[in-house]
Amino acid sequence: MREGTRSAGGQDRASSDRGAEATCECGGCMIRPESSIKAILAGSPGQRVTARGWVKTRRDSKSVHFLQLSDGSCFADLQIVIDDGVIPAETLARISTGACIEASGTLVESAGGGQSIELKADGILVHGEADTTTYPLQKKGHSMEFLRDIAHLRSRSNTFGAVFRVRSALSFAIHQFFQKRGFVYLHAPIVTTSDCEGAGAMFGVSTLDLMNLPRTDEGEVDYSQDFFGKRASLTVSGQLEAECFALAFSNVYTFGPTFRAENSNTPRHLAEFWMIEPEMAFCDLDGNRALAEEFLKEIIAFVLDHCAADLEFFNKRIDGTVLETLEHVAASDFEHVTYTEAIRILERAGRDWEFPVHWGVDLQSEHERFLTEETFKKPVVVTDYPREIKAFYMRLNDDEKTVRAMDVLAPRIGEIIGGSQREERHDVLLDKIRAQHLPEEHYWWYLELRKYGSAPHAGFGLGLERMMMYITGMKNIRDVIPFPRTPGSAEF
RNA sequence: UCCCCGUUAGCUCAAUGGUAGAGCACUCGGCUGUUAACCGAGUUGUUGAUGGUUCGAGUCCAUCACGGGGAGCCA
Repeated sequence: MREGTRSAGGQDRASSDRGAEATCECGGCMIRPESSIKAILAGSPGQRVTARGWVKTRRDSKSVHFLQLSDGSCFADLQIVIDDGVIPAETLARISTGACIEASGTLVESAGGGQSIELKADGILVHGEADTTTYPLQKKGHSMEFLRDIAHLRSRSNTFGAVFRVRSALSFAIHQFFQKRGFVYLHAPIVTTSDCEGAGAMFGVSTLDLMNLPRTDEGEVDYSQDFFGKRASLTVSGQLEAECFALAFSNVYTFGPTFRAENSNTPRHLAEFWMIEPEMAFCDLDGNRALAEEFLKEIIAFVLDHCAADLEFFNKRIDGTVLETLEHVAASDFEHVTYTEAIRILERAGRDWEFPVHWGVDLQSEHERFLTEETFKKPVVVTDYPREIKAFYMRLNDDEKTVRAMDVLAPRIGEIIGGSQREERHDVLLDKIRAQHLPEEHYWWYLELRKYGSAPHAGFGLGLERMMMYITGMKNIRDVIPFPRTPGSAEF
């Protein structure tokens, strides 16, 4: 790494006395909120500031140089103005798109049109150069596919800067939503030995030697010799653990990574993604649905409030309907139909469905899209699905044909939330486990929850990345998570 | 995993089976308080890989790899 050089424009600065170990005016400390570019842009002319960050573009005139500097703290860049001769030419020569620099100077009212305030620099420290002939991020637009190939650098782009600021704010909003309501945050385990979570293929976790697997007499892999003494996997859901906690803390939520080993190659699937799973005791499906709606509206409103500049960018460059949609969703009531009603709507739609519709079939993408994009044009909650197409733990309705399941469908991305009221009756649950030929011995602790102090309870799961897609308008889920893991791809 | 489409310069893309190009980036020069700056000149290629057809393949065929869209699975 190259040693930084301070260029003080002829002035004698205290920091230049420190010898080779050049530092900034504030002594090499981290960026505090008050010294971020976000704060600097809110400052007033005459203030002396030091800005640190990465150069997005550079424009030169004969008598003046312009840099646009970003430190990630906000969407806007800080324009740095360097009058010719103030900074040594050899320092200027090291500054190009991608370089990391530190600029000290005075805030002035901008003489140009694009910004109201700018930094007139009298000292520049180059922390790290970026070779112009090889630095892959150009000033011009890049395709999302190309940026994905340089995931270690794409966060410096406008788009991904906005994406990950929104992701951070959204995560905070989610915690705040639940914490405000007294929900206990549960860290559900990442490694699990319950191969019965039933939400898809799982990644194995093992310390066994793959070249020399221990075998049982029957020729099966002998997991009793493995690290956990039995077959272990990465979690596909924290729901079962959340149910345990709900029957102790009443209202709980999980928020953590989840893993699916499905060979899904779509713009909506990841092998590793983040999920939020609230679970509420003394709650039925209506309460569940109400919370889901309140939840989505509140976190959307938070992002609208706190990420205005980023959202404006998405609306301008990514998807022109984003702002309108979000404001609409935050303000209006969700539609609610039962599965049976939804089927009736689809049957009467007069369409040639690729997958024919009749009571008992699961809703396909085309059906979900029709309901949410064409019939109602807003999020739709579908409840009370046929028992045959839903998971064993969902509570059986009195009609014995349907279960207390709900899916929240959103325009453009389909299912964004899936949830249910859980079967809290021990005998009914046991019957369903047996009817589906599930290994009941694996569910012993889940069944015991129904044996000791059982209570009605319900919950749902929200995929964080699906929500991110909805909020930002980004079309591919791989572009709303920092370093996506998908089949055949985990480079960074 | 299935179906369709694609892979050519650093990036985005052109190129009837017949000499591989443009814009941007980059380098140099000019001009200007510039805003994805502008003007001029210049550099840049194992056409994804391996076979095959052909006098001749970026182009046609086969296989593979990677990417995109759709579907399934789901969040």
